[in-house]
Amino acid sequence: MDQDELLTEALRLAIDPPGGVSVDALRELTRDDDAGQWDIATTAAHLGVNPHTLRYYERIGLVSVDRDTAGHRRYNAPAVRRLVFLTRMRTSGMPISDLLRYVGLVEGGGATVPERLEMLLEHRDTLRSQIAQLQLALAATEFKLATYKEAPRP
Amino acid sequence: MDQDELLTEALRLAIDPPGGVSVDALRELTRDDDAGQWDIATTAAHLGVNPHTLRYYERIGLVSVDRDTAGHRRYNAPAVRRLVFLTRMRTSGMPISDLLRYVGLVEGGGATVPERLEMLLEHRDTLRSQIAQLQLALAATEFKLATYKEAPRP
DNA sequence: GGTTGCATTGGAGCGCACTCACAGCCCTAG
DNA sequence: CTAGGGCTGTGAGTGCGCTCCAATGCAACC
Repeated sequence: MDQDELLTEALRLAIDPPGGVSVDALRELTRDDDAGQWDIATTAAHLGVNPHTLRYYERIGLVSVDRDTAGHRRYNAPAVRRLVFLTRMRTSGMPISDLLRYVGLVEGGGATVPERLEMLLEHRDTLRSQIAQLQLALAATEFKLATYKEAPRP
Repeated sequence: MDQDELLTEALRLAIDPPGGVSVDALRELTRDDDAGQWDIATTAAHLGVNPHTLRYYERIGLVSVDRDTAGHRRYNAPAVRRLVFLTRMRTSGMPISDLLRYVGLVEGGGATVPERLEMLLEHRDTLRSQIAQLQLALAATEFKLATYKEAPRP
């Protein structure tokens, strides 16, 4: 795998998680700019979250969402992409407060890129140690299972 | 690595986590049966939790803890071992309610071993998918970092 | 036109897992 | 002898992240 392939793979992983929005779905969303909008139920389903959660995210300022003539939310491609990122960060344990800070930085323009980078680096480290912790817990669990199988003593 | 070595390694992982109680500390605890007891502060420090949390765990029935003549808690080796297990399960995401069920089963005797096994197997699967999720999030984060490094666009 | 159904809003409520406050007891040091 | 500090039990409080409620409104189908 060369660099390009690695990046492609990472991108696929980044935006095509199991249980998350699929690349095809995103493509469908952007097919034509006019109809390329999802209502809250569709968006929530694609993201695997509760519609309430999407309203909550909007309320606290994590995303801004357009309205149709009836005042109903219409999620366009950029909003969905942001939500994909946000939900991914959330499910990997980044607190909402950090996400608020991050989107604040994004809104703040290019000058905030270093700070965003720092946040991402920090999160990467957090993820790595989380994974290590879980792998330890997994080993412990498997050991416990092994002891049960050999000689059942609690 | 043969079977024995694997088990030894797993055991080491199981009871010697980074930031958790160490094998040496446990050994120290069991050195002589008489002094082999920890007070709540020592125990909490070794487990890396708040003393309040230990009282809480006792209150809800996760462990039973002896008292000294002054009525202060004394954690003996079995109690510490159970707490090591419990905190490990907790930090790997098993809810308290499940832990309560598990210790209930342990109290219930050998007949509950199959059910305990089932719980552990389920937890193992949960851990595996958690790890997979986190690895995806890690890949996504690293991809984002890569995009920032090449052409800073949010 | 009426009913059904999903949407809207702000605010309240919930579940989890702690975490702390309070009043009182006990031991030790000075 | 007394002051300090850590422990005790119990109840209440906290923070997070949703999740639901109530009242209302539009929209599409029968």
